[in-house]
Amino acid sequence: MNNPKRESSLKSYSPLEIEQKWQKKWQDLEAFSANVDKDGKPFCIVIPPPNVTGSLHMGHAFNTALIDVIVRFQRLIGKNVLCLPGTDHASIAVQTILEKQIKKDGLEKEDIGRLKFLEKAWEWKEKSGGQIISQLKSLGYSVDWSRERFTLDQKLNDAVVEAFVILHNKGLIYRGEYLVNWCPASQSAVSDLEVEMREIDGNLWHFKYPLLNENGSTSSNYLEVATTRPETLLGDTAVAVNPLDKRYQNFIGMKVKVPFVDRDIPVVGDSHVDMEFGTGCVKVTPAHDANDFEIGKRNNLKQINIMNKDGTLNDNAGKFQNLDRYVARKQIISELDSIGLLTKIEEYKHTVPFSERGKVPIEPLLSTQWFLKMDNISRECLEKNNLEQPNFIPKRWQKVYKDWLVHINDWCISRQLWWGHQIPAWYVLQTPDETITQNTPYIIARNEKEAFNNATEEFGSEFKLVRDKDVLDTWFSSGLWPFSTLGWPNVDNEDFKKWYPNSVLVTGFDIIFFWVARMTMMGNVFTSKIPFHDVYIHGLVRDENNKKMSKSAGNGIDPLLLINKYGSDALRFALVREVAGAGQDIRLDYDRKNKTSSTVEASRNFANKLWNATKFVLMNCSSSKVEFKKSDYVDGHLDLTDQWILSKLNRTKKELYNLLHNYKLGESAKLIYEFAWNDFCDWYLEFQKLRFNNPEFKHRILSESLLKEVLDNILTMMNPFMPHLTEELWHSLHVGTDDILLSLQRWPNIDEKYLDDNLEKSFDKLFDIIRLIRNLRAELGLKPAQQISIFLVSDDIKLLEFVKKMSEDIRLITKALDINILKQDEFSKQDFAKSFSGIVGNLEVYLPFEGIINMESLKEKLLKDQSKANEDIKVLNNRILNKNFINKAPKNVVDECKSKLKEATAKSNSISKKLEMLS
RNA sequence: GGGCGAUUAGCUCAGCGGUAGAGCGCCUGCCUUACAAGCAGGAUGUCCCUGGUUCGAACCCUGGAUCGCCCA
Repeated sequence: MNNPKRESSLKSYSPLEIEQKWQKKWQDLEAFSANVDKDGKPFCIVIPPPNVTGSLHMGHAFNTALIDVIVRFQRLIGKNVLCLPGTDHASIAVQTILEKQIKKDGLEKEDIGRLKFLEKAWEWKEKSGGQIISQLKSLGYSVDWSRERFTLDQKLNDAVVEAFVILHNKGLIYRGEYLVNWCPASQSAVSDLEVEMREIDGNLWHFKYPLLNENGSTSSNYLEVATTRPETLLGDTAVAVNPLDKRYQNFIGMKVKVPFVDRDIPVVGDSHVDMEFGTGCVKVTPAHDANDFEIGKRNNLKQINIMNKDGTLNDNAGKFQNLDRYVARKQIISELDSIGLLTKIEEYKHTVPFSERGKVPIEPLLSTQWFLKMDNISRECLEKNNLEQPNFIPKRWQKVYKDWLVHINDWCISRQLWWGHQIPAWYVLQTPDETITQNTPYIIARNEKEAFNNATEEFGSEFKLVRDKDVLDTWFSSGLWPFSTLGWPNVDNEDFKKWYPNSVLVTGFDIIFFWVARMTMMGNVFTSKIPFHDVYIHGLVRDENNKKMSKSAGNGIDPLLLINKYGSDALRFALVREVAGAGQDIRLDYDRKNKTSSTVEASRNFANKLWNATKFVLMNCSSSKVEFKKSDYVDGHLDLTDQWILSKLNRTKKELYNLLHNYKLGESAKLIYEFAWNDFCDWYLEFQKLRFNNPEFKHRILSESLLKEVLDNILTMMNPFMPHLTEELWHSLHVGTDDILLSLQRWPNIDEKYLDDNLEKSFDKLFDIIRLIRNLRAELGLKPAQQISIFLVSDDIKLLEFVKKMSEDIRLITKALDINILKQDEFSKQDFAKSFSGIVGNLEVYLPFEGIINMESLKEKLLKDQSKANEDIKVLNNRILNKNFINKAPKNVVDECKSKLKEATAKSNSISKKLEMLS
């Protein structure tokens, strides 16, 4: 280990220590609490509230990293920022967890009752929610914790009730009996979106329905139907054929007999029947299939429900009553077979709807539910979508969003659960023991008192009120999130007035339908505005095998593990840096055996680089006279290297500002990485070293001040990405600033007068020259300490002038004995025939080192260089010889091509001469 | 069946009209008083295939292949 002579205030980089330190400090200072009275244009993000179902996963970390970069950047450029955090109650998920817990004690939720159950749910919420919040804090999230919300908070519940009442008053909410997606596992209806279609290997069973004679007796004729769900025959109320089907049209109007239940059902004609599919005859079960439901409505068929809510058959199933639906299926098939009605079993691949939560096949079930009418609501959003409200980034998601709005269905909003927002509906019963049916009158009200008053008005004094037991779909309250969190329905709330609509929503593409569209529709209904200006859509985090991370697959990578290993700054930077422009998924590299990630490790290394660069600056700027100030540098005192870094710095500031402003997050992370590491550390600090090691260096104070300023700017620009590290380093750079925070400083000024294209080009060339010399030295096998003379030869006067100005830097940086700069005519190629040499553009480099060189390897190298040059000449020449190219290509491209050809030709010639002299 | 995305170095991915780039990995030197979590140098590509547009295509258009996702 090295032992630095000078003591530095910085030891070695240990992320966890400084991250905890700054997280605590930010919290103590309430650094990111928003204030309506602050100056600056308002900027607001409400975070997608994580479910209180356990702990933080990589998707949260990803979303958090992106939001925090945006929010911290907006704060740095002077916006009045509110970033509001919170959590979601997640009805089904939490209820499922709790029911499992209760089951361990051998109990059902009914055994402990609703109140006790909800008590347990709140306990769970405190535990799980608290854990998630603390994990979000460990990422360094710069949100306003004083405004933290939970979707079941009293105020948010008030908002949900108000929303329900308004929608009902507008006639958009109705109660009706329809087929819903019933999840027998969670014993609740679920929305279309919570249904996942899975392709499974099933069967198509063919069987006969005996036709009836006019007198009702069974004929020997029959119709053959095909189905994937034979057990539903118990609920069949018709057989349908296509009226155009010549095979069957004569049967329309006749009757067939349903076996087992002994029911006579009609043969109906329906043009929706596909003549090609199966036998062309379809059994119709209106109470258990969406298509059949429609056929039933068109043909006025009976709806017979054969299923209990737990997936067993009910008393309409006759002797199959109480059997599970799949047990019944087997039995029915075998009995059909034994009575000679089963004709064929085909193997058949088909898609089956599964409940996303319950992981069991959905049962389409006829039941009474609450629905929200969607067509009007979505139409207005479609109109606004044409005006790019909201503005999707990247654009292509706008179409996905639109398609869904176009094909929207009414939304089943009731859930047969306890944990959630209870529906504010009270049934009015005439007698206390009356049961609630579809026709029972109800009152929608904000509370029981209001319901009572309204009921009295309408029904007199003889009634009993019973509140609907069900709760609302979780997404109903999530749909209000952008404004319920800001105080709505109180539109005079200061937060609401200041920060609504939100500036941008940042979320994954997987919940565009679930959440984004619900928010735009709810927002538009209640506030006449789309609730956010922009929607930034990001991808999902995939594992090292490109698989979506999920609990069930067990392939999640714990963000806390990576944070503990590399620091949250490193994890954040790694995640942001992986983001591509198009909102693609990102793949996080991970070695499961060693629990390491080379991507995150690389980011940690970058953090360490900045740490050490700061250490270097502090060690070299120890003179107390150096006052830190944002100086205006007088050109006369600046070295070329200073001018160069100022040009690069200001260009980076400008480009980075534009990138971040346009949500190009991955690109911005790459840009600051390159500037900080390549330009600043690899080149500028190396140049500065040479200066500081020179006792005769005159402009030390100016130089130190500039050095500090460049570093200060880098730290400020890096702050949104690596907030803890930059905060720590910035304070070590700015002594006596304990009471202020880098996170609340301003984006550094961009000073265009320092931009200098030509100078940057000259330096690019200089770097090429230095690289060539290093390369030549390496090929010669020179020891690092070995010094030799170097000759630089060219006819480019300007270049020679520049190189002359930089010659001392070149000498020191390449460890040369001396640098000799010559014009072509001042130089005798013959004398240097046996030197090692190379060419950069129009400049030749010679390392005279006769005696040690292996002639064969020298020749080999020359031949290799020449063949490369000749290839270039061939390609370039072909282009130049093409008249169309000369005529049609832009002038600068042609010129560039010509000058490249000239260089390549010179290079090839020069090598030829050398080869000649060697032989 | 309809739609969307991906296919570029061993791996992960940028680039989206002007002779191919980064990080990681690999090879060769270096413990050079900021950093071995580092420095310097190096090797590595029919840019999936196919036609076409163009002076010029990894990039635009046609058709196709493979993988992934969404909707029915």
